[in-house]
Amino acid sequence: MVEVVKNGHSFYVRGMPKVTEEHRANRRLEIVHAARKCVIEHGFHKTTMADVIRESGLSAGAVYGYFKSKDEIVAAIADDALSSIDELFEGILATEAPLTPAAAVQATLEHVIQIADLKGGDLTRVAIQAWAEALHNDAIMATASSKYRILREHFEAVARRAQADGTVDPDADPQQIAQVLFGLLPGFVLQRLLLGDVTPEGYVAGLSALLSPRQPKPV
Amino acid sequence: MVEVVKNGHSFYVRGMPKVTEEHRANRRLEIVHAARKCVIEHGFHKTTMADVIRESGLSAGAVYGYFKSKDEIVAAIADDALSSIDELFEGILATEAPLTPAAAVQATLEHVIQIADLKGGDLTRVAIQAWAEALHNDAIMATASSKYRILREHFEAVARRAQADGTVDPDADPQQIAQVLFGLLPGFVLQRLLLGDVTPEGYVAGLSALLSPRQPKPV
Amino acid sequence: MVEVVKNGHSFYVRGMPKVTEEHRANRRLEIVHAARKCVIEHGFHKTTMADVIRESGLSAGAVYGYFKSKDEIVAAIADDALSSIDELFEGILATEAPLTPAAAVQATLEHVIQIADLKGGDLTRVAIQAWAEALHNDAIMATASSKYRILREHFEAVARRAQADGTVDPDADPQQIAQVLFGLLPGFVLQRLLLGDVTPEGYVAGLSALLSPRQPKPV
Amino acid sequence: MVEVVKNGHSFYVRGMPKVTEEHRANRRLEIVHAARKCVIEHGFHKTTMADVIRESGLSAGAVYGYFKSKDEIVAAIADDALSSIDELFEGILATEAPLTPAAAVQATLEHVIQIADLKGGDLTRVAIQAWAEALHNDAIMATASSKYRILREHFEAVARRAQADGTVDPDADPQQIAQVLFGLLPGFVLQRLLLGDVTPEGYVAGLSALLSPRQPKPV
DNA sequence: GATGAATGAGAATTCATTCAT
DNA sequence: TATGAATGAATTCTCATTCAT
Repeated sequence: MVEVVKNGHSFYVRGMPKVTEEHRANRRLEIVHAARKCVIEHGFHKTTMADVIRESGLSAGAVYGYFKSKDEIVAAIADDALSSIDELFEGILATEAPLTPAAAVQATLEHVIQIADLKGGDLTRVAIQAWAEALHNDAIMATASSKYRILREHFEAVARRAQADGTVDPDADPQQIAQVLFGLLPGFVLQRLLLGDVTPEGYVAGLSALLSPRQPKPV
Repeated sequence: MVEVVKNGHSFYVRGMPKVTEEHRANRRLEIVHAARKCVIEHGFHKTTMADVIRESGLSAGAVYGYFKSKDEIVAAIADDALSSIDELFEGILATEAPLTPAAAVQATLEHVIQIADLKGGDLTRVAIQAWAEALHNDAIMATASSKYRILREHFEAVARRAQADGTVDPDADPQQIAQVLFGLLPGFVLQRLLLGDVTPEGYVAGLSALLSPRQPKPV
Repeated sequence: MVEVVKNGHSFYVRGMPKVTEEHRANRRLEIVHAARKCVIEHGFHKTTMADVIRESGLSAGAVYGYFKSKDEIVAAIADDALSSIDELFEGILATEAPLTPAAAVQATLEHVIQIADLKGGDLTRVAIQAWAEALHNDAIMATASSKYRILREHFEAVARRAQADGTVDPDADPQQIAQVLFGLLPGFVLQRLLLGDVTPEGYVAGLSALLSPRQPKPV
Repeated sequence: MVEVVKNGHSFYVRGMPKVTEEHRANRRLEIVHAARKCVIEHGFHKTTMADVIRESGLSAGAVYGYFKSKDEIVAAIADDALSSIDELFEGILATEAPLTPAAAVQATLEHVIQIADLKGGDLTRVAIQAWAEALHNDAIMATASSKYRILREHFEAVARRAQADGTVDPDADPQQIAQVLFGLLPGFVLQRLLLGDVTPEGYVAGLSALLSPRQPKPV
């Protein structure tokens, strides 16, 4: 194994041993992260392969060794970003503790904020790009709808619990409730990026105000 | 009618500017509509000027006589799409009748559906593109934030009415409530386009189920 | 004079009288002057017909009513500029007074300076453009070579007089002398525009120093 | 400099830039030469990038890999042409032998002729284009004025020598003399290309006739 | 003649991708 | 495998010129 310094990068060139699947996966991830950084800065379309290649520190050929096309990289970035919301979420809603709808939304928003503060760049920016892209890119559409469907199902579980608790009308359709709870999230992300004045706390406060039981004043 | 002397010629200029300006405005609109159709089909970036030119039925030079650049057309489309939501909305919330939050959301969603069924193409698709575009395009960001801020202010008025009615906690921050009410809309639009299974009625039903006062069952 | 309304514009059209040749010539000149101004500022190729049209205050159609093409305007500008040097010159060298070579050069340079200070713009800038253009434009080449040949012939006359005077070797070829005298002019124009530090006086002083008889110092 | 064997290939990692830089420089020169050929034939503005690309035998992308824009190529051609006059000149005037003004002009003209006969195409045609271009192109103006100033300074040295020799009035301003000597060159180039009837020999003969000391005939 | 909107061929430039080394 | 120079189709935009009114 020889260290080679070239163009300011240092490579360990192995004597062609097992270039394992793991190695490939790591390289792919490096490329996706480099590309993601570009996408967060410039968007999917204004990010050129030259940008990705420069940012990744690899050569054009190398990048194309890991991904067949720019589209494949774009899909990987979108996958990654859409999954991140989902993954982080998994833990929360899996708790056995009773979770009110407001608490579920709050927990999710807190995770959104974490995702947004990631040192690799704000993933919510990628998510918005992915929404737009999904409209004209079948692969991303498939990923997005599948991920979001799963996420929404978690909210459906929350709704059912609330109905079981009696805090929500048991005759209501839990799926419709899930649509609303899930539906609050894109609006949060969007307001955060376009208007810049929302916080999870404020949003949840507003939601709680709306949800808290209150009799209309008697006439 | 004004006499104008120009290059030694004397003209009686009648309403010329009027006619011409109107003509120009119409042509611009034609071009925007043609371009919008392309954008709905292919997205902002995959829509080429050649597409727009073909679709508009004009020549390249003619199109560029009305818009300095593709960017200007893109901005016009985004403006148009973002304004449409706003405009249609104006009427609804301006009614003097007391408007509950759920009713306000319902009315807005019904308008969203109208916009989506426009024969010129589904404007909500353009809106999603505009969200993504706003992140890297200052002009669109400016339009989007201004339009959405105005829209959200309407919801703030609704929140205040509800607080006055006593149907919402008067101590809550109406702006936070507005964030939530406004925040429901992107989620509806997105679920409609990505998951395809939401309707204004269902969404409002879910929302009403959440909002309807209900005591937790006594232990 | 009759009022005519056409395309929503109302014109006072003079009874369509003799749009004389003189009128045409004046209009052509106006256009050439407008175009010349553009050319002085931007060069032949970066001057667009739109520039010329704007500067002339006429319409596209009108300009094309007087000139068949941009090339024709370019040729007219070049003609005009190349002739100006010639015309102004005519007077000087036509004097009967004996004119030494240095005096002839001086007189010419003074005219060059006048041409350069013309309020319509520095014609020497046009001349340089015309030199370059002549290399690829037969019409301009023809004009330039004819004008310059005539101008050089004037210098040949000067040379002959000097030979007759005995101030120049009578065995020399007067045409070669004319080449040199004429040849001093482009160098003046060029240094003036590129280096900006020549004056007719200085140039003539340098020339006189070279021409003044002087014995090499005896060994 | 370290030899590295990697995957059966052997790299000299340090000196790499050297090789590459040289290659780059050669390619740039190839492109400039190809472009120059086009420019000599059609002029700067009528030479299209398509022409340059075809003539260079490279692809569009390759050419743009070496030059950022057409302007950069144009500047390189102008640089090259303006420098060539200068460079060739360097040798001549650097000789220690006493050089009379006429001899200096002669030597220069002979070099001009060499430049004009270059198999790559007549560089004097490029020079004339560059004069015109300099008027509206700052980069070329900068190159032209710097190169020509240096060239003229060589003539100033010649003038000083002549003054020291006593063949030229020692009270004259050597810079003015240099203006005249330098100023003879553009006129030669121009007459050669526009009138086609000058030769270095004839031109120098004319000059010598003017310079040769001769008493006006006594009255 | 006059107008100026419209034309459309053509220009410069970019960028995803390939392939010889 | 890795490299990065090379490819060339595609894209945006310009501008001389025309022609219906």
